[in-house]
Amino acid sequence: MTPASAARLRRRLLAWYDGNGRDLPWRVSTDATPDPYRIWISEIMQQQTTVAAVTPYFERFVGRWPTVQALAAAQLDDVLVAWQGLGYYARARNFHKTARIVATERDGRFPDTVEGLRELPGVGAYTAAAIGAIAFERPAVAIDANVRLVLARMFALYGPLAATDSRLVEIAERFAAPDRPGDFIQALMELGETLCSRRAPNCEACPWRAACEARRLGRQESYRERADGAIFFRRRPES
DNA sequence: AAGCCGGGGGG
DNA sequence: CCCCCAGGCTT
Repeated sequence: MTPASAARLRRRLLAWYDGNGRDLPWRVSTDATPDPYRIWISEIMQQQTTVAAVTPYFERFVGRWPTVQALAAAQLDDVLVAWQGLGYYARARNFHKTARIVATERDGRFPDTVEGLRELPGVGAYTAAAIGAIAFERPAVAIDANVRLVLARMFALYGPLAATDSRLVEIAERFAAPDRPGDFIQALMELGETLCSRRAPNCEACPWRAACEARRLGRQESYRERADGAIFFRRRPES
């Protein structure tokens, strides 16, 4: 993929997102400045958790603790109770720990680089890239299960997951650009969630269909990741 | 590299 | 009813 074609795909995806992006509570219009605190909360909550499940918790948390200082001042037990039902309670502990670190050691400011964010408890490679891009416009591409699937299809990546992962990072880096990185990663995830689904992708509505290798190969119907780590596409069933 | 952690929604 | 998810941490 040449830089020019990567740029073209970027623009096409962003245009699609501008017209089709959902109005989620933690999203802001392009002319407003995102609040890193709200972005951080939304990304931690969305780890392995669906948007539908997260939304009411997000509203409740930012209503009760509007700032990172307020959250840092809360008792851990109160945070754990408020977290009840979201699962993965280690997230809640790291969440509270990070609030205290940011409030007391960083004067309430989140790190504004991907590397800095990565140091926070509960913030791994994905979340650091996502917050960096969305809250601070860092040209990072966060790779989650959704993005992994979209890119695996786009470039027809086969073989062991460990091998394809390095390929994914390489491909993702070619898409990294200073032009709206936060919108770009959200658009990529939204594409995976709404169109490029595992079982029944809606290729007709996809802004990337013309360049999609899996579609060209007729293997867009489904995608599986085997227990042994191999990724393969299953051919469209003959009807 | 593998196991573990929760819960809900979609197929 | 099974599968899988806007992952990260520990071993």
